[in-house]
Amino acid sequence: MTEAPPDIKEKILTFMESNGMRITSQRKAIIDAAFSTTDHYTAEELLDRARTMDSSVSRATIYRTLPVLVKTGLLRELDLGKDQMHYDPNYATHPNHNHLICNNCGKIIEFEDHCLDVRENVLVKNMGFRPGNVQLRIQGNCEELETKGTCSRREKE
Amino acid sequence: MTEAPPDIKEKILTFMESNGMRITSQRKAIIDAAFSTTDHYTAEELLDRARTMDSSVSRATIYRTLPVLVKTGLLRELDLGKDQMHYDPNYATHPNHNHLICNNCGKIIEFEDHCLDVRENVLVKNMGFRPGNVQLRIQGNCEELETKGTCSRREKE
DNA sequence: TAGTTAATGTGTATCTTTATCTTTTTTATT
DNA sequence: AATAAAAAAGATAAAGATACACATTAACTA
Repeated sequence: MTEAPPDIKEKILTFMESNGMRITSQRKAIIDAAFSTTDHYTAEELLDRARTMDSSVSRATIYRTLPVLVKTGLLRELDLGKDQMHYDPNYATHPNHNHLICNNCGKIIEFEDHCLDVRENVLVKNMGFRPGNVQLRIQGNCEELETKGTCSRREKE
Repeated sequence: MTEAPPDIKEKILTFMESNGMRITSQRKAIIDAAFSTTDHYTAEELLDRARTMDSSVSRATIYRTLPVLVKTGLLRELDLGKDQMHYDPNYATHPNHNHLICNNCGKIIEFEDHCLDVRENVLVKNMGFRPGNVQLRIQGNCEELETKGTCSRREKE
């Protein structure tokens, strides 16, 4: 896939227009690069992908555009505890998913749980807050690791 | 308070000794600075505090010592989504606490919930993982904000 | 289609964290 | 105590991610 899903593209372009932003070829390339995958990526990786669609995209424009995409609510900033920020394009389809990170092999498993969502919501409201971005990140180890010495597990969602 | 609680200090010094590390005046100052507060801090803030106890402490030593304190399990790395890493000295007394961050005033509320802990544990084990560091960070807004225009709330735990 | 103005790319700056290197300090051994 | 060996210290430079400045280009508006 080299294009973003039409509904997502539509929403973002509408958001930009209604905020008086111009639709440039670079922004279109970045949107396509950002939403034509379900994998997480860094700013640098997004730059590479966007450049395959429009070689004129610069690093600065990537860094300027990413916060815009996050503001639309369709892309999520994802703090994996690494040096760079990561971005997660699965927010639109799975707004409440969490991340399980293997300390050893670095693999990331996404998971959802309605119980957690509900409980988090109740707690936050009881403390007088209106919840926004909820990020649950669990670092641990594949149990396979202990017996086999490597982690082979790879799952999405 | 300008000294770390005796039991914490004891544990860390024991940890260092058993790992063949030397007990230097700088390390003692850093330990005292790190555990004589319940507030979160950055490396830079810890440097300032440690220097009031031993002016010879350098930035490099702060950065070299922080990972050691984290390894003892008594200090937790805390990702608040800011540029710098934060550190949370409340891990010893509240090993499973979570963080609620007001997007507007930046205030941070710590909270614990046994239900969340249990549910998280079950889920992670079902996915074949041995859980390690669990970090739940919720960004939101004080509800007071809507009516009063400012957030005054300030809570610990 | 011309004018306005936001957005772009390039290069540079900044900020946090890490690495290097030389000197100092700690601990073990006479 | 004196000394030797090793670890840790400070100072400084380097690295890496992100933000900024500014001159140029291109998107929208009338």
